[in-house]
Amino acid sequence: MKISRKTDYALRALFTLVEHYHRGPVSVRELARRNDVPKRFLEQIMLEMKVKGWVASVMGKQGGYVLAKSPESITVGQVVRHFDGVMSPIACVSVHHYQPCSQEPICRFRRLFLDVRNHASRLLESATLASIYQGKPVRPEEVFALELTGGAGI
Amino acid sequence: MKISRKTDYALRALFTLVEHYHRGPVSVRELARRNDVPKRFLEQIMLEMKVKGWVASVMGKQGGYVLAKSPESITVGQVVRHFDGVMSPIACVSVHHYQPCSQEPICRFRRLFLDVRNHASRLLESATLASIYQGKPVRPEEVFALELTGGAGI
DNA sequence: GTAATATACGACTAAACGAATCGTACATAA
DNA sequence: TTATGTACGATTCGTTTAGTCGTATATTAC
Repeated sequence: MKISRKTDYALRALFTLVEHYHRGPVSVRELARRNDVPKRFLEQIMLEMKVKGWVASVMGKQGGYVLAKSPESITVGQVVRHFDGVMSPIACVSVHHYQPCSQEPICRFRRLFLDVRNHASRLLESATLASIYQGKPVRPEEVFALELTGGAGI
Repeated sequence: MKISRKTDYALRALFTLVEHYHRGPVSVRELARRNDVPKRFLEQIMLEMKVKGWVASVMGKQGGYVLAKSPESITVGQVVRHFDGVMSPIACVSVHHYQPCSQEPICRFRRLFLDVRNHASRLLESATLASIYQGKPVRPEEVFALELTGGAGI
């Protein structure tokens, strides 16, 4: 159920670019420093995002990366799906990576994972860089709130 | 965001045991055959579930496994958490596997993944073997419903 | 008693994946 | 012309996943 570090790093860099939107390019060196990401690794990631059309590069000295689309038009879901591929907890409920399973006709728990996927999908696809950028940071207590209200946490 | 095959296989076996609840032990051979799972692999899994107290074994000829608790008292969340460990999409929003991250004070997207975790957690923890056993299988169209309603699927 | 059928338990392995790292070529502004 | 950038492919390395295998032990039917 985890997202990869690539997704994490990509999102960190994207939000820095949102911060600098329309204020010139930011170098990978700077993106890496500010977000605590290995520089050479981030190079790869930025390149992938360029191919995706989310960012554009400015070459040469004083160069770097800029956001190529408005923060309203890039969703977190798109980023997660690109770097992590499957977002479904199980392949038999995936739209883009569907794989048939011999147990489908009798499977008891498929619906549950379908619900989990639908919820996650809706949340991530409706979150744009712009909408998330506006939000407030999470307070430490919030992470443990579920446990306090009777849930088992996770 | 995927669950492991171990979790998948464990759940398949558990639901077969629900079906045979109070009707004698089912051998690993039979559990493997009916659920299309490698037999030697399932042996390991059943052993783990025995340690967890979810199933009990009956040794010798005519032996096998039985459910050790009522289907109402075992949740899918417990099974997922045991075999997959982390259910949080990112470790900084995990209760049981929390790991601090240098970006927490400024992180923009942490809340989003916290929401995803909370939703998944609530769904999985409130699903018991009994409640899921009662449900109907998923119709094929349902898997693609999100796409049709404008979501990107996943 | 013994053969057949079970679970119990530890060790081992092959392939895939994640998370980088490295070398080097090319671009451009100061 | 040099310092500072991106571009791109190849390689490495540790971990995890998804098993397999050997062997010991327990129980029952005959």
